[in-house]
Amino acid sequence: MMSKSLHDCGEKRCIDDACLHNLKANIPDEDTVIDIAETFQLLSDPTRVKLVYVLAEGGELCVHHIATILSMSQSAVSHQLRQLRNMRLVKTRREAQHVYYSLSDAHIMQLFNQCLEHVCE
Amino acid sequence: MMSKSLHDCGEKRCIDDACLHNLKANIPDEDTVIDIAETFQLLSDPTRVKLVYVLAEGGELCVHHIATILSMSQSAVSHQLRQLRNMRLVKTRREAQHVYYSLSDAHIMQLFNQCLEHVCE
DNA sequence: TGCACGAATGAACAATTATTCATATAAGCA
DNA sequence: TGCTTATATGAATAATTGTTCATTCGTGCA
Repeated sequence: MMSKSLHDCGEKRCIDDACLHNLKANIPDEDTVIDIAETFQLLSDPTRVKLVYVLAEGGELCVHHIATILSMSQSAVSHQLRQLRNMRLVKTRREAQHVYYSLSDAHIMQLFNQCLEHVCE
Repeated sequence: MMSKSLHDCGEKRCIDDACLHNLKANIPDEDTVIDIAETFQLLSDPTRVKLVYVLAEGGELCVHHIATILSMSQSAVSHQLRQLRNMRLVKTRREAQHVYYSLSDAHIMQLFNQCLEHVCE
């Protein structure tokens, strides 16, 4: 007797066990999934969306300027910038007392712009 | 006397008040920023990343199959699917007792694939 | 050295979130 | 009608997150 499907819904459209197994096996490994989630997580907060936007527009900016532009406390901005820094989304350059932040590459802006298109349609 | 810069760091590189004001003025309006953040938020969780991936690979799947593939409870899957549904990222089709979920458009996969490229490099 | 300024950080708190459990709805079938 | 299966949902809970406050670190300057 053939093994019973875990969930036999009795329709041709329904996929079989082999197919289920395949789908499960092809999911990217947990580390990759988490990397993807963490990357999207970076842009999942309005403050960080603005941060990225402002850095894209303004080029290199120091923390105090960013805080002024966004009308936020230096501390709040600094905490958020750290997240972007930890994920290598921004890079920093110290010059005297100032620390200048800028986007580390264009990738993030591709994602950002594509999303902007999506929400604007 | 000229108005003093909010934060005069005494370097040529430093932007002036007009520039600060411009950057602030050009930030997309709050609704757009929130839309962007919410869109990224949808893919900011490992479970939803897998959900989207599986729907992209498997086409149309019913809740029970998805739960089986992801080794998750039906309830947990259903709760997460609701979020994707609320944001119109997936669409549903009922057929008898089953509800089939599928991605509503290709946009989300463009975002997804671009991010996958990014984390895989 | 001592002071001032810009930036980073730890602790605390409120708000949000993902999951579980229990239950409700919806459809097919006896 | 009652029973079973598939799905949805509300309440509860644990975990995570964003901001504030207080403090510390790093640098330049008198």
